Amino acid sequence: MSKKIKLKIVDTLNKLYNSFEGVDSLIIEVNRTTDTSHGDLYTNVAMKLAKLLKRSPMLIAEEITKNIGAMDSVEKIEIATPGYINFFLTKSNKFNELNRIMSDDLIILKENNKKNVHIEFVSANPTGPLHIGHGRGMVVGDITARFLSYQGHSVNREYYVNDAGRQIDLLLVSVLLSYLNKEDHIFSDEKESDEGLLVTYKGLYIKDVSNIISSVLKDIDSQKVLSLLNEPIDALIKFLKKHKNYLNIRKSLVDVIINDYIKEDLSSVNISFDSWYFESELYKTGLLKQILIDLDNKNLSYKKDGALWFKNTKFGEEKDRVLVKSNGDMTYFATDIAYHAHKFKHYDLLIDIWGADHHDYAARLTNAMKALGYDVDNRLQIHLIQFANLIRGGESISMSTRSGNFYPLQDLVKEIGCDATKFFYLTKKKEQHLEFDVDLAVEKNKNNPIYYIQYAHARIKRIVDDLKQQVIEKEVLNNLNTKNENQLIELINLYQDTVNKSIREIRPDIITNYLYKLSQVFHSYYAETKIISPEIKGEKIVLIKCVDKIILNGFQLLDIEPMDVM
RNA sequence: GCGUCUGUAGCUCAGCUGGAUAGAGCGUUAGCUUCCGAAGCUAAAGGUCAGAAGUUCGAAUCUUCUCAGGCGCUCCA
Repeated sequence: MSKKIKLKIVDTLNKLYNSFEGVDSLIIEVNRTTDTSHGDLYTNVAMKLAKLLKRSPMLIAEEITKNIGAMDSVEKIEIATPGYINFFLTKSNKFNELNRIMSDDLIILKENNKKNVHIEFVSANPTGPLHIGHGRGMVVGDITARFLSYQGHSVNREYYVNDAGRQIDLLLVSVLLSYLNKEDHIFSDEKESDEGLLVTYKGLYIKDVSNIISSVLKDIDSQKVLSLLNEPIDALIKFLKKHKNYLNIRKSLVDVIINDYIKEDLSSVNISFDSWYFESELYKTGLLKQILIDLDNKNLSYKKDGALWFKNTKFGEEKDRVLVKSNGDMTYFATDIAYHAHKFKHYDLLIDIWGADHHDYAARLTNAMKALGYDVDNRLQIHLIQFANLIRGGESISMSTRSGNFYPLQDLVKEIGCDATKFFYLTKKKEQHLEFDVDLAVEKNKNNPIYYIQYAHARIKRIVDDLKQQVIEKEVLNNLNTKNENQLIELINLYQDTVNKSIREIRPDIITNYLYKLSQVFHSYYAETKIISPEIKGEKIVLIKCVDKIILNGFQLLDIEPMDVM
């Protein structure tokens, strides 16, 4: 509708002010009003013209209004100080939208330029169950993938598994200690001091893991292991790495963590991945080596203090960064460069969903990929997700994996349910810090937004079911005229644009907020108006069915299950 | 110190491609059940949009600076 009006305005301006310079390059805006007393749509074009024409905006507005001619669906046009032109749309135009939605005719705008998109998210180290610290990135990553595919892109969700780094060795040591009933052992060089950080993993799941892979662990010489316990931890790791079955042991361990823990956690929130890429592949295929050679060829690395460094300062950054440590180990940076090179080969667009604490690292990686000749400006997006602070009983819940003192994701899901978990993580845009009130999410009252929306659906469902057998009077939508009815109609008319904005900008919070607002007006309407009355008014049924349709559609887009009965 | 995100009602947040009187929910206060689910509804009070300057006919929105908070500035992951 706003497009039609825009065209009309352009015509009118051409007719009236053709001779003035700059008029044809003017950007015509037709937007929704914030107040229904100003009509439905307005344009500020008269105010913009005032300067070019050197005349008062009110006079220009008047002139445009006189010359614009009649339009379908526009009931009247008004002007208002200091120069707004307000368009009032006809009721029937708005009712058309109700009918359109009832006939399942929502249009999700597809992207013309369809891409092969790779999205990497979660990618937590496979060292234990996922916890609430992973929750937000996981849910946001999943919704990002969904929204991109709604846009028409082909999307591959991948979990990058760090199965070759030091953390896995530490996990192996932890599991081995448990196998030997030495789970409380602390190595002499474990840093326990400052922030209570431990090096080995102490969670309760370690015992279970050691049981599951005991047949593999028994191949390790336990006498030798015990004899190394009083040495620094690296002596033991060195010994393990020399074991002839080291790679197989490591693989069994990682497989257990992924299959028995991480995949379970993911399925508890109905999230799944299309592919799993293992860091160890980068070693096996030689990709990692090749990247280091490439960097060297481009003169982007150098040796210092026994380590290999990337010339990050060349890109305006503060300091250079290590690629290969002096002990020969790769840093995450090096493997990530290789991994991204791999992704660039197979996909048009790469998206990484990372915690906001990685923003510095994001710049570093972007620099490196750019230096290697990849078009990072158009093909690499790193979405940084701000932290979520989970609060229960007025206190923050901590989330460290290593100490074992963490709050598993599955506990949260058990506590508040899969849908509430998702919904709460999606209510804020990603750059906003999120206060996640766990107590609120389990409440069964209007304070809890997800509950409130579900409740609206349940109420409508009940009415519709009750009416199944009854004869309903023919719909005359024109009878809808109360304040709440008008508000619902306005909101319904906004839904199509809301959805498209939400999907285009990858902003699920726009939908969650909309649904909440819609439910609010519905509950108000419900309390005020009796839908089922002796002579049943069909138009009211159409109205609430339409509300329900939108709730169900919004839930579907967000992958949330509606509850018919609360 | 540098980088980055944030700052809107007591609390949690919308609004940000500049537009008309800055909006919700919670909390507070006062009301509402012969009737489709009161797990609800209605209403009131509550604001220097962190501060300052600038651009503009017009700024919560754009620019610059200042202040405050989160996060990051490891051969950590």
